[in-house]
Amino acid sequence: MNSDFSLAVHSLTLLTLLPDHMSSSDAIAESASVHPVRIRKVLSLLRKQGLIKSKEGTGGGFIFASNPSEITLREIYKITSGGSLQPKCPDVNNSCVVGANMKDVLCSIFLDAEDHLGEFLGQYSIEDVVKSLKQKQ
Amino acid sequence: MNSDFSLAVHSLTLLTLLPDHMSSSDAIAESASVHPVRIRKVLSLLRKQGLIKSKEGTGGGFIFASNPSEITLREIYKITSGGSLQPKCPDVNNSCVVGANMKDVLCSIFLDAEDHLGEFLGQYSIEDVVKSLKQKQ
DNA sequence: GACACTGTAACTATTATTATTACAGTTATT
DNA sequence: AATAACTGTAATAATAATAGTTACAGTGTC
Repeated sequence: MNSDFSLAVHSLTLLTLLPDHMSSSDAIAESASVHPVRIRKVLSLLRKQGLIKSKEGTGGGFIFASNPSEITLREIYKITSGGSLQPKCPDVNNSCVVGANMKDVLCSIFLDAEDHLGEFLGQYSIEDVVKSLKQKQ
Repeated sequence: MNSDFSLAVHSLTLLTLLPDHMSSSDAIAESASVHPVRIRKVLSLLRKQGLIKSKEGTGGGFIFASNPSEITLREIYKITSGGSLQPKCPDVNNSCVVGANMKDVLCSIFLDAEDHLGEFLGQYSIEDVVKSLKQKQ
């Protein structure tokens, strides 16, 4: 899986922990050791799905649009990495029974698999992640 | 996920369908539209785990070591793509509470997730894949 | 108006994946 | 024993995916 998922979870976790639940891409980027533009890209996805809001201009940044206890890893996975479980298949080869249909068969199995993964990830909210983090300390 | 998994499933499916359950890397590669060396590499992994056997020299190739109904997608996933669900995390950043522990938290969640995925994939044997393929025709 | 932000596009660098080449080792066939 | 058809594997090249960087327009605050 790519790191968009991790960055999204990281960002939301950080926002949850901050007193005013708000931060800039620069600050988040420093915490996550990545480039600020990458944070803006990832959080832009979350914003488009209504998980967070952003504010431009001085004193601006990113802030929750909903409650950290209501945002689950499932939603974040879907937004940032949906489809990444799907195994890559070589080109369909119509001159071969196996090559012609393998892609379809695997796709349908992994669509199901991704649903199951979604259910599993739905168990964990951002708040749960925050709790786990606090326990680690 | 990388395509090793798909190639492994493809190869085993093809072997199952062939009358003598045997084939060379060249023939499998053509069916899967990839380079023969790649097939040899992937099947080498399966061989090391005892799923198939290989025979060098003229008339050689790959052949099952066990029954297609006993090999599940779970084993194949583990062998070819185990760990690929794990989201990439940026470097641990010890100067930040979140950055310092996020990796651990996500790792443990996704280890569990991969177990669940394994259980799901365990439902499907190569024989099941073959059946699905035949239905598609 | 100066400053501190986000939003995005364009480009570069890095890393991961795949293909290709090369060749040693093995076995069947003649 | 020579040849041909295989696997095994390393080394390298090509391609694709990911991430970093630069640049700048737009927005809100002071």
